[in-house]
Amino acid sequence: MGTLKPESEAGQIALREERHQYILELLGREGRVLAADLSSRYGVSEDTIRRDLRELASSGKIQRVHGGALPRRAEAVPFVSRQQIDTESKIGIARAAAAMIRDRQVVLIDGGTTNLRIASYLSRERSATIVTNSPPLALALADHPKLSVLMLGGNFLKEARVTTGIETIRQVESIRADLCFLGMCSLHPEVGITVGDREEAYVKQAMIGASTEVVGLISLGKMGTSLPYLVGPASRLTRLITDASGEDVLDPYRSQGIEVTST
Amino acid sequence: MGTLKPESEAGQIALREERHQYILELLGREGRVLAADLSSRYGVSEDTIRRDLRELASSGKIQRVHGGALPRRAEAVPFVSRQQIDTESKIGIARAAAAMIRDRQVVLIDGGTTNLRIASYLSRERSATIVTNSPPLALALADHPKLSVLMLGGNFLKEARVTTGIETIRQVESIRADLCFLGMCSLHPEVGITVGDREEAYVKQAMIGASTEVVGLISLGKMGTSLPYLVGPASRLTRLITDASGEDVLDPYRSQGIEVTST
DNA sequence: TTGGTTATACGCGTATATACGCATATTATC
DNA sequence: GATAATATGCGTATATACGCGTATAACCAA
Repeated sequence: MGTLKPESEAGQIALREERHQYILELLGREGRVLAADLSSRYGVSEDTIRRDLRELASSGKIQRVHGGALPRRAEAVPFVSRQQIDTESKIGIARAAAAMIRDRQVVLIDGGTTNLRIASYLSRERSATIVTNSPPLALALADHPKLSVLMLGGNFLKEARVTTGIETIRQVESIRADLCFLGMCSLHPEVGITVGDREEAYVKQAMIGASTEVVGLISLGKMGTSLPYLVGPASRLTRLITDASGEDVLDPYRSQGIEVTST
Repeated sequence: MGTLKPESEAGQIALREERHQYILELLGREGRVLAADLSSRYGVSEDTIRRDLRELASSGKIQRVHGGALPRRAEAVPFVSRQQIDTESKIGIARAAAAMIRDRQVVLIDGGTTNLRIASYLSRERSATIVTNSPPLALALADHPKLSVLMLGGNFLKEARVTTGIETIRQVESIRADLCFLGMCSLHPEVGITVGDREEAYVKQAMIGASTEVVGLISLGKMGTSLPYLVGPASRLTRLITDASGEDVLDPYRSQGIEVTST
């Protein structure tokens, strides 16, 4: 570090890569970062921040501007862009999921882009009760005439576009669902179901507990990966719908008693 | 920066590029921008805004005109904005409403298209807690970095795109808000606040009870009308924001002790 | 037209932001 | 533990952005 760094507040972030990571994350969340702000936030000199920003800019990850940086593409809308990834395979998965829903069932549907697509493939003739913590899903169901939609309240998690927290969990716990479509961030046969947010993990646990059948919709890319927060073992799922194929990938789940549907 | 940086409210947009983006975005939404308006909105001098506009104009992105700017192609916007009836007046109302929100406040925002627009005019610098029963509003707030959003759960009413019912009411009752923007379906000085759905009426009653200040946003067309279900007398409102003008229309409300803001 | 109001342009001073070179601290490597 | 490779902070020079004062130009109503 510098010639002398007498003290540095609390938030000292010593490693360059770590700072880069945080900067990108913050940028994604706030839509802009200020050099001076980052400096005081991470307890390093503005000079260092500027070097960081220069590096991130030259590798094309951010757009450098006077005073700070902006996302490379105007309005890096994390959700919209994510929505368009994987569309091909997600359609098949969502369609298979929608076909599972029967009349009069109470169905818990978690957030996530794949689950959101279920709405598009749900028959307009189907009459069921859909319970969800995803405002986008509720909206997508708004023109399904025969569905009853229960929106779960709670803290709105902006990145994932779902509600979380104690209110959400309480409401879930007061429900007995026939079917639950769990949003899958990542799934690993041994590690289990994991997500990137603690609050989300709790909500998912509650959903699993509230439903007779628990279905995971997951595309190949997310299988075999893991994230910081554990929801539970893979065996909490009763069924898996995926575009993955091949015995080597799917057997570890089948051997845990999970029904696997490959689209 | 300038010789002296007096202060700048909250809405300060520090980065030049960022302002450029916002200006373009706003231009796309409203079909025109005014220099003076941009100045107060972004908390920078008109001079700076003019420089911005000059730059955008010289790079061909906008058409500079006296007092502000227009989209480069005359037909670029009209259809989109004309599609939304009485957008013009709603913009003024929503903007006035957004300006009422202060840092750290807890603000209840009801559903409705006018209320939804508040999101667009809320400064990205504002840090407040927004409580709403409107999934579209929650989504619209998703990229306001400093806001905390609490989504009220409940039965999702498809036509109005809001949640209702006992769950919603219970959650509202557990909250003490500084400010409440009540969605106005119709308002009559003697009949009072009325809506077309029974459940909605109950939710609005709860919202009124949970908030210190109750603000109604209403366009001229809805004033003096009434609907089947009564929420309460007009005097439950502490303030009215409207595009209506004329003493004959507004005085009946003023005489009930309601502050009236005419945009 | 004319006169007033408002918007704009220009130059300047100043506050910031940035780049660069160098000394020092930290980390990695042997 | 010594040495090399980075990373960081600071001083300094320079560039940029901004706000203000003032002069000019465009608009608007009699």
